[in-house]
Amino acid sequence: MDGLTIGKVAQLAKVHIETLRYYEREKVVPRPLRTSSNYRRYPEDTVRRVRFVKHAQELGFSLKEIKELLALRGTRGAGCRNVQQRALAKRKEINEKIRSLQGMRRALHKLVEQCKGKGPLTECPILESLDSNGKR
Amino acid sequence: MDGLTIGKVAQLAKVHIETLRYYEREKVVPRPLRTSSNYRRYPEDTVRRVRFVKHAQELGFSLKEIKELLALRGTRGAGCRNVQQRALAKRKEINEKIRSLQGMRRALHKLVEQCKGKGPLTECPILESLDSNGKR
DNA sequence: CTTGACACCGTACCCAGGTACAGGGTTTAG
DNA sequence: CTAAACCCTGTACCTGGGTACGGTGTCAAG
Repeated sequence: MDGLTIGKVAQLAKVHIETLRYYEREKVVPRPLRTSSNYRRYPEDTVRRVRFVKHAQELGFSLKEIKELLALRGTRGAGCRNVQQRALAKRKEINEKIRSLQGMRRALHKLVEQCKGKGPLTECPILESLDSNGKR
Repeated sequence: MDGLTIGKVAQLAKVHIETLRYYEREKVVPRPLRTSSNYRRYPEDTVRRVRFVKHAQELGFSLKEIKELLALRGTRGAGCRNVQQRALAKRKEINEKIRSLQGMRRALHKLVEQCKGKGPLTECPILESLDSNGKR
C-alpha cells in the first residue's frame, strides 16, 4: 500500500488532478504503476518532479523543453557526451535569460531612482534594457 | 511620408504583420497614425517596443505583464509613487526568476561535471535545484 | 451495507497568443 | 496603364497547456 494516489500528488504539488493525467499523456511525468483496481500509484518523488515542471514553466520553458531538461538527467552512462552537449546548450540559454533579466532589473532600478527625483531623466529605461541584446 | 509601414515594422522586428495587428487589438502596441488611405504609419521606436515584447515573452512574461511593464515607463510625474510601487513589485518578481534560473544553472553545471566523470554521481541534480524554493 | 469521497476514461471546452484566409482597396515599378 | 506587391477588415482556425464534465467503478467510515 505504498505510493501516492493521484489526489495526494495533486494536493502536494498544488496542481489539479487533470493536470497530472495531462502530464502523463504528454509524457512530462512517467506513467505510474497501477493498483489491481487500476488506480494510479505514484512514487513519492513525482511531487518534486511536478513542482520542478511548474517552476520551469514560470521561467519561460515550454513543456517540451522541460521534458528535454528532465531527459538529460535520465540518461546515465551511454550517450554521456550527448547529454553533456545538451546540458551545455541549455546552460547557455539559461545564462542568456539571466542576463536579460538582469538588464530589466537594472532598468527598473533606474526607473525607481528617477521617481525619487534622483538622477537625470533618461529617455526610457525599460525599453533601453533588452534593446538589441537579442542575439538568439 | 515618414513613419514605417506595417510590413517594414514586421520585417525589422521579425514578427508577422498579423502579429502587429494582434498587438494593436491587445493594446500591447499603441494604435499608430493612419495615412489618408487608411494605412498604418508607425513611429520608428515601435520596432524597439515589439522587440522588447518578444524578448520579455521569452523570459516568461505574459502579454498582460508586459503591458504592465511598459505602462510603468509611460507615467511620468503624476502617480509617481504608484509607479514606484509597481516597479518594486516587478523587480521582486524578476529577482525570483533570476534566482530560480541560477539554481537551474548550478544543477546543469553539476550534471556536466558528473558527465565528465569528475565527482560522485549524486542523485539527480536537475530535480535537486528548484526543489521547494517555490515561494510565490 | 450504504453513502460520500475518491478514482477511472473519454470527450468537450477554455484561454492565450497567434496564424491563415477571403475579399477587397492602394501604391509603385516597368 | 497594368501587374506585382502592399495594405485593409473580418472571420476562422491552430497550438499549447490545461480545465470541466458525464458516466461509471472503488474504497473506507459509520
